[in-house]
Amino acid sequence: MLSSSSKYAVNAVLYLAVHSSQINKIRAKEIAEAIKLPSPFLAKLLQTLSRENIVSSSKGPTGGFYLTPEAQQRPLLEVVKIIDGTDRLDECVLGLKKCSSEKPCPVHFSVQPLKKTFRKELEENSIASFAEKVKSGETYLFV
Amino acid sequence: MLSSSSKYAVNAVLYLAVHSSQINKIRAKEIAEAIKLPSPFLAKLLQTLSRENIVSSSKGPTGGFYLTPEAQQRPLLEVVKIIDGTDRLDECVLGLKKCSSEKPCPVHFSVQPLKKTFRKELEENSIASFAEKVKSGETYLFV
DNA sequence: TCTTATTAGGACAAAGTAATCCTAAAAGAG
DNA sequence: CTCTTTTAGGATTACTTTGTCCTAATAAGA
Ligand code: SF4
Ligand code: SF4
Repeated sequence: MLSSSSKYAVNAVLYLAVHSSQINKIRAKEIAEAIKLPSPFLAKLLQTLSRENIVSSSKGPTGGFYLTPEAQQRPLLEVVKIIDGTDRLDECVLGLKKCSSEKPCPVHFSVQPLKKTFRKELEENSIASFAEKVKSGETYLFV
Repeated sequence: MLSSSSKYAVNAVLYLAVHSSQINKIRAKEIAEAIKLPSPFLAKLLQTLSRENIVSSSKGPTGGFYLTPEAQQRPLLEVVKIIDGTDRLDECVLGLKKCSSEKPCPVHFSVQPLKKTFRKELEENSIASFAEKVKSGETYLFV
């Protein structure tokens, strides 16, 4: 459904949404330790997200990554799109080219509604709203 | 969600369920053409399924693959399990190790119910029942 | 029995994904 | 101004998945 890379990216972005601000930047290494993944690899992902302005960054001592309030309002799906591209999200279980509700594949009715709902959730909820639930203790980050 | 390999396998098995019988075996090449994928690759998948007795086979002229009535009663999920293993099915969107409904990740409530439903559908419906819908024209194979 | 068509199996090749490493550029601190 | 810390970016490596190819085994039919 999602690549490992975008799982990492989602985790990292939500970590930033919860813990960072423009005056409290967070280093790639710290995030990597918190969400338990190789820090050079995460650094790459953050660079990619930074290029697309979904995370902001600053170099040098006291530098690091953070999310602007505007970035936090963007849907979480954006993160996935940037890392995985849209192809991965668009292709379906049986990977048929010309399928539709008129010409559904055998598992269409088992799968399509779920897939649609999943996408919608990620599309209609902002990074901030997912982060809010972490802050309130309703959901948890990493382990 | 599913690997390409298991998509192919599901397609091939359903093709066999619809078109084959012990007295009407189907060659790997014919299936590959029908569902449009490289035939040596499909042959490998069919071999794997054959080792696990989900498809039956016979060599030589007039040989080919077919499904026994017993095999058709097995849940479609079996095919996926054989090709992808259980790991892939068990791991979840954010890939957390110790998550649960008590310690859910931020996307748990968007995702877990859908994932469960999908698995259940594949688990509770036999190959035959999916094939039945193809025969009745309710669903379609490939394109 | 001999030939031929087909599956079985293993070795191999290509592509895609995940992860590492090294050097450059920027920015704060002294 | 210089040193240090941190991100940026490219090159490289490793691993996994996908796909190919060649040979052996098997079974039918002439
Ligand atoms: S589940 Fe529906 S949309 Fe997905 S491949 Fe099958 S027919 Fe197409
Ligand atoms: S969605 Fe639920 S089950 Fe899946 S990783 Fe998140 S917490 Fe775990």
